[in-house]
Amino acid sequence: MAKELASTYDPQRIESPVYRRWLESGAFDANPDDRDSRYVIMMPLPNVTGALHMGHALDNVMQDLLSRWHRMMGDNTLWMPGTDHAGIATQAVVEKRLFEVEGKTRHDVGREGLVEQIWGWKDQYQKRIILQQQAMGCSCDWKRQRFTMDEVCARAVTWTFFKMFDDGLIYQGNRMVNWDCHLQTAISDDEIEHRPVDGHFWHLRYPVIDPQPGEPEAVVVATTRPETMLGDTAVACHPDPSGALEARITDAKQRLERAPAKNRDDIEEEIGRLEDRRQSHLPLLEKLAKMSRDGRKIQLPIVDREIPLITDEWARPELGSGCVKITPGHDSNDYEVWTRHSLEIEVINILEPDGTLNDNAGPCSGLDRFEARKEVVRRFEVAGLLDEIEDRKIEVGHSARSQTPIEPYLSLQWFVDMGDVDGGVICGRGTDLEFNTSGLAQVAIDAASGWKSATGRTLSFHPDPERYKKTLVNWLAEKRDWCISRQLWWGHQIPIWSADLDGKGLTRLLERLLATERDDVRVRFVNGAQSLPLTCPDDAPGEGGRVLVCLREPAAQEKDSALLEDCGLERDPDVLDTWFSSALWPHSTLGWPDPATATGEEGQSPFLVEGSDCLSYYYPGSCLVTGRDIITLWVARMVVMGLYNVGDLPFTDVFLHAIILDGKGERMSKSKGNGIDPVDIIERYGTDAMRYVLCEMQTGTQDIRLPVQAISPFTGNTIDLSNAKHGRSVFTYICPDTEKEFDILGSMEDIPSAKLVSDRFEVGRNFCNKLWNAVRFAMMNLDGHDLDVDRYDRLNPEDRWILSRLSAAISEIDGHLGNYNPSAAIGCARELFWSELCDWYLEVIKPRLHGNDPEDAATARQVLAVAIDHVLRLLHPFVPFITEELWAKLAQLAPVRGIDCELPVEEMVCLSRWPEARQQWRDEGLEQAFATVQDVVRGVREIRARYQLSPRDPLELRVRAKGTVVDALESMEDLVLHIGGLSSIDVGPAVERTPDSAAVVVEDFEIFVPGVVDLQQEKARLETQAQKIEKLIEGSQRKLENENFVTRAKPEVVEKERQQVSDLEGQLAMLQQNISALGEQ
RNA sequence: GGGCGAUUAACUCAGUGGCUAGAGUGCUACCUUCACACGGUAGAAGUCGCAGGUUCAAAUCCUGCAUCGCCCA
Repeated sequence: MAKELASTYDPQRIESPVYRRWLESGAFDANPDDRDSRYVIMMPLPNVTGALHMGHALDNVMQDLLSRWHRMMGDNTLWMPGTDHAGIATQAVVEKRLFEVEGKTRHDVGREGLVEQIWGWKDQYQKRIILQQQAMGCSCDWKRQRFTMDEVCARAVTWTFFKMFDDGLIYQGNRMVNWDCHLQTAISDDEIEHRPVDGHFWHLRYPVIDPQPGEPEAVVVATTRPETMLGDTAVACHPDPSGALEARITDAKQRLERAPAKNRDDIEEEIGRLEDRRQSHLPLLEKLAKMSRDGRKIQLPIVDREIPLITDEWARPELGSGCVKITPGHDSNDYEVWTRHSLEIEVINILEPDGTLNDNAGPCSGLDRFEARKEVVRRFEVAGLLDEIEDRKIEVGHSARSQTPIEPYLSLQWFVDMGDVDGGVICGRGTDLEFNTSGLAQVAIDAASGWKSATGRTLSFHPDPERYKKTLVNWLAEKRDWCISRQLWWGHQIPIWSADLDGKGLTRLLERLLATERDDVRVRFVNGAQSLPLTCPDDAPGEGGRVLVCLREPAAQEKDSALLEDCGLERDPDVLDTWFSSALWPHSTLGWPDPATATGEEGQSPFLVEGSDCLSYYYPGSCLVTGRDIITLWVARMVVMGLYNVGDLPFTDVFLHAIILDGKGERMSKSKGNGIDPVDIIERYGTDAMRYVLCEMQTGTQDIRLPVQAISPFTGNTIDLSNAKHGRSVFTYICPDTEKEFDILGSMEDIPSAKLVSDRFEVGRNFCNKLWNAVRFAMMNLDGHDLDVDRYDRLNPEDRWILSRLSAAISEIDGHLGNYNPSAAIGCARELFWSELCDWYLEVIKPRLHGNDPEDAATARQVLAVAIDHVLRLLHPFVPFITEELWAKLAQLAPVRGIDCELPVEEMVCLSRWPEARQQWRDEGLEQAFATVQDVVRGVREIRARYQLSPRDPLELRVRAKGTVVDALESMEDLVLHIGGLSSIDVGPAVERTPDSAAVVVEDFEIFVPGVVDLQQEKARLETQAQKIEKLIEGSQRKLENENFVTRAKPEVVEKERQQVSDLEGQLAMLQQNISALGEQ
């Protein structure tokens, strides 16, 4: 039997068959049953843009660890997998490819054609992602996996949109959005990356119309985007320039008082500059403020438009000329100014969606925005109106998707009202949990701040509760409305049809649509900022106007939409922000709004199981496992939507794990070229090796640094990328052995690409091999013997010791896992398995297993089987494949195992019981005695190493000791003899050292090995040790002589210090005795 | 610019005011002993980023600085 086990663990051979066994046996299937304890994790859905990287691997491994742990503890465990359509990201990659491969844009292939291509892409990557996750050993319920655009999720999206529309929480409005001219869509604030770029500050001169005597003939404004002047509709100066400037000066002076010396020069200089402006700028600004009040106008060059001079506090007298141009259509601050002056000034849009200028741009129309910039500057120069050009670093927002500069752009968008609402918002309408809250953001703030749901649930973050609660609450507290529309083709199309209808058309629409009372159609009439629900044909306002119709059922849309289009309405072409559907993930996947009518894919588990349904059984869930980067994007929104739709929290715990960085401390990502594919690690080191290391690295709040190497495509050697020379780009390197160039993105056609790996994972591979071999050792010894389960009263001290340690380790591991500290948990398991079981217990029992006392051998085998059994159970959630494989082997040789009762054994370890810490196995006195034995053995080994004695040379050992040390050594004499390689051992208070003895002083006893001593070396070594101890004594005594310490420190601390001095003095005395004994030679 | 965090051995990290500051990797020496050389035994290795402060006592708390990262504007 044992011969079947190779002497080296080969993960490739076992991983696929083991995973297949799990799937075939339905081990991960989750269905409602009569268990009260359940554990639910909703996977943070990876998007189908591309394959998974190491960051996903960590996220998945953490979820699997918790799922497997809870499954073994007997919880009804659901880990829901799935993927996200990731609207903008996926459409962007497919569009990019379309252009690269076929030279076409999305407009060439049309909406349907593009969406079809994206579905193809999605199928390909979804498959790849699932294979990656299965290779990692993920124990998800694949029979319930969802995609954010499948039927169940799509229904949840339209239902939610409909509900919010009905509640007046969704509105359409003109807003300044971040426009991506390349992708031609609005993107959220979160999708912008701010980068400093080299730019200029252009000072432009605008002529004043009919200046009165003494008034300036022009005003000067400065801008980094001169082309926007074409859309200027005013110039502003401060209403009280003098007051504002004085306020700045006062402020600077206050800062000066508090500032550290080194910053003072700068602040003083600033004050000087500000004070100078009293003379240089104030008189003019005061005049301009007056001119504004007099209604003086400005002639805007190029487009020759007359625009007003207004006063607004946005103009800052301490900066530039003190005047500022106002472009409400293309700057969010200026838009704010417009909201305060909407009667005096207008909004002009000069931009087409593709970034070229429209007819409002006059002579510049048709030019690209950057060409227009040059043209505007040229024309100002020619006209003599260009004052000055400053070079300046400018922060420019770039689209994270297309990497092109973002344009502020005024457009009609859909929003979710996150703020407080008159009359409040009803959460969980129609459920038992229904409650009222002031607004959507507020309900999530409350949830993170101690509010309890009707089922008593609160939200908490781990492992650092305060820190991330703050992140969430601070972000939500802004209560900014959520722009949910995206000008894309890939995603959930907004279920709204709209038109501007006259009174007759409106009546006709309502008569046809609302002839009977319907709960799946909502109509709203929009008049300016007002939005009124229309519920029956009689409601139709006679004058007509803009009407919005929302349909709830995706299935019914075909029939209704024909009617709506017949009445002249058009469906909104936009799709919803991806996060809208992912926010629903924890309940949409379970069949919300109605599991009874939810339909999954063919072959999937049903939403209804024997009188129970998934939604009511598995919602609310347990834990969300993710990185801190999406707390605001996703966590907050899931909380909001869960509370709004269902009335309870989607989860109670949020486990925020580390972010994976490369060797230079940069965040790992595929696009940066430092990303590792987990499958490459799995192929090289094995899945369990990868999992082991990821668990070990997940400590607390510390991000994970993973030095990356490339495998040279020329030699197969690994190359450390932090030292390697780059080739012609940052993504290519030079192989040091061959001087040839390779790339790491796999996107350069003319050079070979290299796989990325990290030698960090060797640790995990070694661990697995050790585990494999320890079990192999056990197999060899269990083979051919039957076990009984009742030998508790025949145990040797080492047997009781390992059981005691086992029990202690179980409690500790439970504690660490409960605190979301996988590193501490696996460290503890490793210590137990490697340093205690392998290094000591296995070594100690070898002579018993082969000895001539069959009963004693049987006892050792018994304990060995129990120890291996428990270690496999304990390690399973961390390293599932190898433990499952070894569990099967163990079952063949030792189907019945236990030491005081028979252990319950399932066919597979993944469904077996998690071990319980057995208080009756703990024996701390014995552990203390065993520690003494270990000290003695280590002392002997030290002497062996020092004098280069072979481990096989039998040594004579004398130990001068008393009390418990003597008892310990006497009770475990055989063990010490064997493991120390000793011929004899003599223990007692009166033991004498022979003059030629090597000595080791440990705590309160002395170890002598006669006949081996090198006088010089021995003396030198003892003296070094004595000096060290003297120093320690000195330090402690200094403390004790300090009266403050003795009187003010806690008494137990003082007592401990005294005890230490006395212990150390004892040690020193022993050392000195030995030194002088040597001196007598 | 605002907020959050990090800085401990060559490397990756533990260390929640009082242990002689630890682990793993790597390094050095010895050992191919019948589970494992992906192993065993032993050893060397630290100005706890810098400067102040609080305290009887600081890697740990406070302030400032430096460097790096993340989030937000």
